[in-house]
Amino acid sequence: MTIIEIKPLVRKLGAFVALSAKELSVLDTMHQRRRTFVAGRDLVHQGQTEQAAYVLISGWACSYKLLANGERQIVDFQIPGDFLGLRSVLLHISDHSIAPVTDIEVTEVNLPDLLGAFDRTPRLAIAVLWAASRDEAMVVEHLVGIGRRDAAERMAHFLLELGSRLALVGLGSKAGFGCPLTQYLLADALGLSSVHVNRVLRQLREKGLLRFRDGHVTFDNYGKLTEFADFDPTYLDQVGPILA
Amino acid sequence: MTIIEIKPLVRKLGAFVALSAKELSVLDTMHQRRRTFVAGRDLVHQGQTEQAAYVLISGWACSYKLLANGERQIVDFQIPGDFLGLRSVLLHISDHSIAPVTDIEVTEVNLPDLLGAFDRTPRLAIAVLWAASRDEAMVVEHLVGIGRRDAAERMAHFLLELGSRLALVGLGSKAGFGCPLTQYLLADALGLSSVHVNRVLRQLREKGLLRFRDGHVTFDNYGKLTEFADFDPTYLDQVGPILA
DNA sequence: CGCCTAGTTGAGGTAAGTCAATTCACGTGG
DNA sequence: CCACGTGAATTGACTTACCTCAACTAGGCG
Repeated sequence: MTIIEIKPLVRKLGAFVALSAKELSVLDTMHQRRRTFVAGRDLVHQGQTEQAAYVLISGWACSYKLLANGERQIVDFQIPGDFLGLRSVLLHISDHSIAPVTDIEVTEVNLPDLLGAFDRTPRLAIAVLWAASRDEAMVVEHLVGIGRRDAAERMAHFLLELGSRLALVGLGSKAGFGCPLTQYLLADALGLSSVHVNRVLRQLREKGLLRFRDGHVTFDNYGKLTEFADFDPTYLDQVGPILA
Repeated sequence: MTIIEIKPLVRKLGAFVALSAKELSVLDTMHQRRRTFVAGRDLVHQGQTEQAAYVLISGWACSYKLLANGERQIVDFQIPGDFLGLRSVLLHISDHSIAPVTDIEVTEVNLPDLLGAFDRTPRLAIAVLWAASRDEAMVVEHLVGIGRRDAAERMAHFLLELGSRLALVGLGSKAGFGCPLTQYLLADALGLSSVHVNRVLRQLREKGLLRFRDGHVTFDNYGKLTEFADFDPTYLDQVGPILA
């Protein structure tokens, strides 16, 4: 049961560190408590001192920051297998908020459990460090997109990246993926207005590159799209465990 | 000797995890090899498979990504005490380049040493994970700035953050700091053109908020500046070791 | 002296924002 | 069953923040 559900996390960490039976069982006991959250109500508030992180089992979430002027910047979306609020527990305070995009299921990981697991099985710490690095690489790519790509390239690149991440956990392919995001959410993630998001999506559709419609993203011409967006899929690929 | 030089790193890690004598000595033996690099020539190239990371002892560096169209986005600047290329070794390939801004001094940390140190002293792994999280928090703040702040706020916020980071290692204060960056580098970091950077700096100067001149940033009115930039200095502060 | 790099300023163009109106799908209650 | 409200998507007209191109100044150095 539990084994099946935490698979996405195990698969992710296992890609970096070949996990022993003991490590797998530590990982397993680490998150037992099961919780659900409904769409829209924050899991974590900016400024809150946090003692628990979560692993996302099903559904989508997003992490974001609010500015004084009321604007919102979405930093990243989380999909099944991703950590929620890992940085919050480590820094002991949350510098951002996390909200479910859909109804979600999570398992809870508290700080003592996490640190205890690290002490008993150091390789697990390395695996988590690796996972955190990978998340950071994604944020960096997002930063580059916002800083130096125009709206259309940014959108294309963003959806391609999301597609790749989903494909890694079996939820998408080069043909497309199910996508619960609204154009408003996309706007807040890409640093655009929702009006402009709509126009850009139309452009991409009219060029025959992709369609965004009824909760589904369809890549109509994956090759041309990656070229248009200057998308390099290799940076997400992990060839194999580097720690045998 | 060596003790004095690695102080910034020790101070940083020590803020999170109270390090024992043994851990300090492991940390010390971890980076012996000393190297220098001259301004402008890359330490790490995008796409390179990397086996070594560095700790910056003196000088400034920057990490950046190049796009297909030739534009550059600087992701972050590194100052003394920061890691260079930590993510590159962990992911086993570099997704970005690193260049010295000034001539720099570094000590080298290779992957086997690092992983060995983690195995022997797990708490060190946690400390490094914490440091990586802190770096990520900074990248996130940068992302938010580029996505949702206008050029002047973005510039003000960025310089305030840099000032805070420098203050943590004794290289700056609320009065200002020495700053080897050119307006071109600022432009590539903030996602602006160098022309616009110049205009924005003039605005801020004429408002009596700050001056950027002759390699020095002067905060003329720190209070008004933090308000203008919506800058929250607390997110960088670490109250004390959370792991006794 | 002359070149090179960093900085400064002006004029005009453009990508993206704002405001506003309209449609559509949907739930919900009278 | 229909009237109504609400939230998402769509499109048009106008505004604006920032860009590009271009000219010019000032310092450092062979």
